[in-house]
Amino acid sequence: MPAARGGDAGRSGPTLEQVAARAGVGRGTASRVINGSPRVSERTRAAVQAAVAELGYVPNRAARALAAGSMDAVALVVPEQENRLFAEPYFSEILRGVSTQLAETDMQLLLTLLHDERSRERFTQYAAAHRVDGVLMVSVHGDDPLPDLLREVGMPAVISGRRSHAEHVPYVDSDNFLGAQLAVEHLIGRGRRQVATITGPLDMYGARCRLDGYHEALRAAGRQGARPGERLVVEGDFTEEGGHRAMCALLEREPGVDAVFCASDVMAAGARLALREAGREVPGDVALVGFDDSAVARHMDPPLTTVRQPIEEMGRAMVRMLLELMSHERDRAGAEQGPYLVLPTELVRRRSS
Amino acid sequence: MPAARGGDAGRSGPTLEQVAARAGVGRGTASRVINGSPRVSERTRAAVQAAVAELGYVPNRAARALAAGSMDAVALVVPEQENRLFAEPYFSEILRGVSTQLAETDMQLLLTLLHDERSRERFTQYAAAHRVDGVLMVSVHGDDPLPDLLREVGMPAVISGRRSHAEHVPYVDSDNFLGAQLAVEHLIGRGRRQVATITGPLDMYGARCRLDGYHEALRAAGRQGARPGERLVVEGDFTEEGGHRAMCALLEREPGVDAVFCASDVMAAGARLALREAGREVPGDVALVGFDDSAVARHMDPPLTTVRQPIEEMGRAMVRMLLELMSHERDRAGAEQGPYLVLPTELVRRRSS
DNA sequence: CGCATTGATGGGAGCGCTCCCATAGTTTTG
DNA sequence: CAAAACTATGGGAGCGCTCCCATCAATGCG
Repeated sequence: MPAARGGDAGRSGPTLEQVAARAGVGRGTASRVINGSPRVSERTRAAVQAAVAELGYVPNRAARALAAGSMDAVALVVPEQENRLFAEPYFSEILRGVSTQLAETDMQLLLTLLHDERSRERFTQYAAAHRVDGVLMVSVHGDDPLPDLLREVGMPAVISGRRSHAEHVPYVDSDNFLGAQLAVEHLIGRGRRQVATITGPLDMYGARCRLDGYHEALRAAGRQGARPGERLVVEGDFTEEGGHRAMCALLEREPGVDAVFCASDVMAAGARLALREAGREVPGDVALVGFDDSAVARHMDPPLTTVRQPIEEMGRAMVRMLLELMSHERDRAGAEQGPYLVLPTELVRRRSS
Repeated sequence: MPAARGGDAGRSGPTLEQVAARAGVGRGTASRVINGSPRVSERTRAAVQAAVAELGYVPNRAARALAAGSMDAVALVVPEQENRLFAEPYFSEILRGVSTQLAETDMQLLLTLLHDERSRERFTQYAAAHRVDGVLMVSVHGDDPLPDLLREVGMPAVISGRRSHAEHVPYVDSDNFLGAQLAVEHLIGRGRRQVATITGPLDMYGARCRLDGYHEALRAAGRQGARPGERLVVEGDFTEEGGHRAMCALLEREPGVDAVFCASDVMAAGARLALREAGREVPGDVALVGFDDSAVARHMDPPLTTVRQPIEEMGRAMVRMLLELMSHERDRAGAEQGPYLVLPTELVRRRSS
């Protein structure tokens, strides 16, 4: 046994060379088999595969990356100010989808939380130096420069959720507009007359879409004359406290309100609390609908009717889209528009409406 | 400009060689500066650092890994059957802690979800081949062979939560025993006479500790004579339905129960539902305390008194411990016991008790 | 004052792999 | 039947870095 010198850290299993020797072929041929090249005879392929199995060979990623110039890894980037993201199933489900889909290739998933400016800068450099092959970004704010930066350095990237109507970075989004519309139609269908909404921060495109869906549903029901935009719309911030505040404001401004569509479950929880404090029954006096179908929705009393997004599927779709981008990267260097995907949302009826 | 051939994917920034040339030094010296070796003169160091800044040099990880035999990456492994893990803050907070602490080194965080046998096997091989430098495992079951496997192949690993009293793999845990004891003391202090508990699955060590804490609190209060173990202890399974079932059983068996310590918030939610169905007020008729301080606890009605664990800190501690293990790996190859860390828990009083 | 010691430096070797070119063996074609 | 065209294969070059050894200069010591 060789004396353990400093740098030998890896008794890292057999090398390609050893596999090749064992199979009685050359290194190049062994490599071809490992990488599924068709230009290998059946016999040889079998021999190499046997050797791989016997030796328990696992390719050395670093060596492969170095030689091939690709890293076989994609980064999932999460802006960490998004604390709330974490508490909700959103992130976890995206993660599950991403991970599942990625498992079918053998790419690595690198998780990067952007805590502060420093980590941000570091990641930017890292990406610019092409130390990953692609980037997935979750919950990007409208003014985040990162997606465009990545674009400039030719790093394939997919974001979850558009940042604006004119989003030019490839994205996967859910149909916020239609989801909101469904929710409000549902409330109208239940005979509610004064349907209000607590929106998300209106500088976020998704929040805006939900508001548009709300308006559209009212318009379609012939209620646009009521000018709901004025009295019945309150801007929230996706937090529980925000929902509470918004609901209080709403009750004061329009005591006759009998239904509220909240742009997130968490805000609905806040609103529900405000209603309780005001002595209003749910759904008796006021019907409530949320958005997200997060855990909160199921645990509220009464359980919250809400709009579900196919989040896990969004994660999977993001990966598929990214892989697609990565494989074509060369010949679309100058393309000005990426692929887009919008997945459907669905109303989940519970007792709050 | 060289014609873009197939494999050149990386126009990956400047190399060490170029930095060295720019700074007018040799490659070795440049490397020394980058890696903070002390054996470099101040002048030279400054020159190299200037060159790095000007060129925007970012070391090529693959090359570094290949040459140094270490991968500069640790894997965070999550057994995916743990669906519930994801819905709770637990995982997210661990993740934040891990990520924060890791950001101070420049290791990469590799996230691995173990969906099925195939991914499990793949990861095992991967680790055995030392394709990561260390492994963090979250929520390991008592019968999971992975930790011991890693140990055998000399892969440093830290798990969150002991698997048994005699855990021999390095771990970071929270003080389940004391947390439970606090909770039950609190209930006793509030004048409750018939304090029951709904436990977790008793094949999980953490659940067992919480039960022990419960017993200890009763014993300390001089109530061991009541043989609480028989009538007032029901085994749950950490799910909401389980909590509901357990509470129903409890009510039937011991209608006079006036306090319940649930070994998880989610079970407390189930129990709360059962109590509502049975027409019991919380905390009027029955006081309720949970464990975890998850989002559910805050959203219950009334908000749930519960036991908080310093989860983010646990994540950070896991990383510190792992780095420590990694740095000593060589000289402790034969050590039979790893370091352990148990962090304190804390009672969060809310209206349910 | 000459030789040993220390500190800073340059650069060779090689990590394990992929790419690609040269080679040899085999088949098709004129 | 020879030349051309494939096919399967071996192995060199080199990816960008770290490790380490040889080198050279500047000290220290007897």
